[in-house]
Amino acid sequence: MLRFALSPTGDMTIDDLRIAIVNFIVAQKRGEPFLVRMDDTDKVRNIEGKDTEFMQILEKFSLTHDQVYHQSEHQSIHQTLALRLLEEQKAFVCTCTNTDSSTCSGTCAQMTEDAYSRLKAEGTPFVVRLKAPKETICFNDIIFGEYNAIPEETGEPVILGSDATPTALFASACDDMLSNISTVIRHAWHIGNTPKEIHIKTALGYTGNTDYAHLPNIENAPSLKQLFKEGYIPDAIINYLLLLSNPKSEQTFFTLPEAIAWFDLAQVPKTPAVFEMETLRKLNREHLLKMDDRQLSMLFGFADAAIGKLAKVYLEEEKASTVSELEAAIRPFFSPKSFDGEMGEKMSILKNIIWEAPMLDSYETFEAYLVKESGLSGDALALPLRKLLTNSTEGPALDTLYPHIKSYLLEVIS
RNA sequence: GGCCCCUUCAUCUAGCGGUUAGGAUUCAUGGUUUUCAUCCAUGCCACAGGAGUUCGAGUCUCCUAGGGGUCACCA
Repeated sequence: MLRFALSPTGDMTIDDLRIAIVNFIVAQKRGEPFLVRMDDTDKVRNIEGKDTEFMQILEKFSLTHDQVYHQSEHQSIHQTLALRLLEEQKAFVCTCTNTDSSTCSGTCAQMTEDAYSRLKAEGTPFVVRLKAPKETICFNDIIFGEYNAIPEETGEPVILGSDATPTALFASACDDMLSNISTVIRHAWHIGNTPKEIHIKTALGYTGNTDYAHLPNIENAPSLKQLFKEGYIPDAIINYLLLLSNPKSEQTFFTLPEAIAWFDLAQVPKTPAVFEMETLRKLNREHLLKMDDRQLSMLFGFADAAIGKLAKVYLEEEKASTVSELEAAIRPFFSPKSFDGEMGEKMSILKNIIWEAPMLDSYETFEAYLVKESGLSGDALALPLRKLLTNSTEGPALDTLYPHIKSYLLEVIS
């Protein structure tokens, strides 16, 4: 089983999303189930509603899961496991107040039963620490390669906090064990936790094998909210994040299902990826171009294939790459025009001519008709006409726009 | 401080012992296009520094400098 674990203590980041996608894709590749886990052990920092927000985002990206749970549901199991380690003398009670040390700074490990009972009676706060391993812990990270941690590095990790709740590290190790996670794929900054987790699982008698793949961070990444607001679509974002993860792939433009065939976890670079908006823009444009015309128009408030085709003219000519840019280009077609100034006079003339004109099928006949009726030609005609039709002084050639707006002509010019 | 990762044109990068060190963006020049833009051609520009291994080092080893990450009762 693969898992995507995230704490509901803040917004989902681009890094988080990439990790979710990679977990999903590896699960699909291997035909293993995909678990979504809310690591909500920190009651203070948890933010109400973040968990449902995460699920909505995953749904938006079509990352379907087979199982989902909150880590807090397992709290009593984790506590039981911690107590078992205590009984087996693999863990010990520690009263050191020194919180910035990964080891007990005193001799708590030698505490006697009597001393322990007295502690409890007096209500002195204490934590439970796992004893340090005796040997160096080694594992082979799929991305970073061999990693060795001497016993001092692993230390004596706290497994139960002073409020008797399992620590995030311990809870995570326990749940990975209980869910029998085959490969842990997560942020690179967890790599130093890995020896501690291996140590915990070993102490609990876990014999299953767990592979690890730590993904480097993505530098310079914008927030997901910003990307959504600017009109980047999920297909393009997935495409880009997978491209950053497998930069040597032969394809650069693809969908998630296509990528499942060739994606290779071992090919993820260990150097941090740099987020480049330009590349995403290009992919976004391509994905928008591939969409169904009518669906495309629905992204910015229309429901008509002709408007979708109109949008594609802007996309093809690279006048727009995002949904919000399309909206900014096409909405004004239908908003009231200004007829002020010299340009406005010509626009009024053209407007009246078009109002009376018959339905003209091609731009050539339309333009010829306007030339004949208005006496205008060249730029004197093209510019006011462009302004009248598109409410802008620039854009794709009018003859490419005309076929898609001719059925809206009267609406557009009014 | 310990441990891990990184350093190639202005920018993002390819490269995994022998290359004229490749591409993309930017920039410059010329051309196409009666809007803006596009597009085409050409040009400019790089291996952090130092030792070593080798017939041969951007590539392997070590040192120096600089950047990032991590060492919690946070994930």
